[in-house]
Amino acid sequence: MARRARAGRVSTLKATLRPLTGDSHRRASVDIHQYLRDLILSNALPPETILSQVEVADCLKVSRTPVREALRMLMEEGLVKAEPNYRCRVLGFDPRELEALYVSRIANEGIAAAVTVQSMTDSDIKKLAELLHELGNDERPRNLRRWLKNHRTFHGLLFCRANPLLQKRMLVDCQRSERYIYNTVQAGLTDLFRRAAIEHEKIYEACKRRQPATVVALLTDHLAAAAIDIMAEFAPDWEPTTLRNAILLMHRGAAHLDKA
Amino acid sequence: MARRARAGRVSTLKATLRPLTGDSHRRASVDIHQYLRDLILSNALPPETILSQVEVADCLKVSRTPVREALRMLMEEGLVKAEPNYRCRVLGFDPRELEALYVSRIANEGIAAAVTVQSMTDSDIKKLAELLHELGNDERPRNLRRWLKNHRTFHGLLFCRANPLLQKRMLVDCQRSERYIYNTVQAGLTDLFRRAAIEHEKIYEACKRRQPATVVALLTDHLAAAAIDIMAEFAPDWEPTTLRNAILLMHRGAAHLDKA
DNA sequence: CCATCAAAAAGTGTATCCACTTATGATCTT
DNA sequence: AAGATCATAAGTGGATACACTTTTTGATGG
Repeated sequence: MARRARAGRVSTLKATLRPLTGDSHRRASVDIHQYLRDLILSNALPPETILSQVEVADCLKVSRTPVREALRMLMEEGLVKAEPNYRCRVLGFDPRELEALYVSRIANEGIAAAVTVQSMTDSDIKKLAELLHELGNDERPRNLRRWLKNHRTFHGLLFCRANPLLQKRMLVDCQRSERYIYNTVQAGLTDLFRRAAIEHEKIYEACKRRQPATVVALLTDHLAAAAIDIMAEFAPDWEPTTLRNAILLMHRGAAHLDKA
Repeated sequence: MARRARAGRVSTLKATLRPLTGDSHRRASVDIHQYLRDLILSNALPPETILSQVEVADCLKVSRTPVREALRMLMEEGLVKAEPNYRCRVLGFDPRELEALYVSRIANEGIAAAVTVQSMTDSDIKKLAELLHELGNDERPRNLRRWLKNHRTFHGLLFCRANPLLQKRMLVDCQRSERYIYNTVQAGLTDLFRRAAIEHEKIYEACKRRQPATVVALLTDHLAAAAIDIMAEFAPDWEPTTLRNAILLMHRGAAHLDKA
């Protein structure tokens, strides 16, 4: 079996992880999962960080059992790599992953939005408006973590009538792409937010008018713009063929959606 | 918290599960996962069957630890439901799930096929031909399990150039839909296979000619036909709006794909 | 006969333990 | 001094133990 890279930084775990304080009546594995996921997405635990079961358990003052479950969940979400008998590692950034994520989001969120917009209640629209206000249009949000949470909720509302299992998948994709956003923002890129604000506004207006086809088109452009923006900063040489296919498909397709 | 249905049949577990015989050097949790998944997909473990950790562990002659991991994996795949402190149950059939599955497959496999077909090697084409032959065109395959395995491989080849994580997801979707196919076949419906044979042939021909747009269109129709067929047998009153949207999107979109 | 409810049985989540695998670092070789 | 070798430390997967939760059971009263 191929031997994995020796690389990796010295363990930052002891400096980063704090003992779990949550109510002991909730499941530890779930809390640990969320805690670690948050740290990975925000780059507090950078790529290649080794997450050994014992060390994590030690830092968090719990036993290995719930840590194992949490690590397995992170693996399912594509945030860490775990091979049999080897310690778990935080996965690195990969332009192919980034592209796949946004392709998946464009296709799935688009289709899900098409059906959701048609049956949106006035209360849904109102929630969208509130989130829009929360998100603001700063060049750079004061609290990135909260901005991303609201952003996730905004997108979540656009597909809230889809199948629950697909919804969960889309949320996972959304969160996984947040990791790239954190990284890009830390690198200084800030064009993202101003443009996102404009695009969110347009999407909201189209939802308000209950125009699925327009929403799908706008959503496709919104996601594609973000993908290309992040990609430019992150892997400028990458040729996003699949992404272009997806954009084209959704655009051409969406134009005919209303005639269904 | 809502109390779950008391229903459920008497435990068939002891009659169904056999002790694990695999090589002890492989991970038990993975073997258990595959074993249980196979039984669920083929309806040997019907909906509402209770999969308690202790009972499964007992039947399989292993401890609860790997069983827990296996059950968690099944949960991620949407085959069982597990709530904290409650025993795990096999999920029932749900037209919404069926629709969501095929919508997801139509969108994702379509986009993935678009990029894969362009870069298919002659060896890939040859493999497709072999599988086509294996699948045959019987009204009803002699060995359904093997037919489905080959079928999965055939579809897998159509998106083998996509991102690995998406590939895994598509395979999971494919397997989840097999559960509905098993059920439909057991109910007597057999139109599926003859038509599938014709459609697979057409897809193969388009791959051979390296025509992505055609493959996407044919694949969309192939999946949509299967979905509608199964749905008709299974939930005749269901109005598959989302599915129709997806078909439309992919068709209109695919037509313009070649101009990329 | 059915509903109620307390106690027993069974089940889940977490901690700990053991056997075997992988990583580390000192020692030896050249 | 660089590389191979091997004993030891550390880590993982699986088994077992235990505290707490849910389910079942069965006695009791209407």
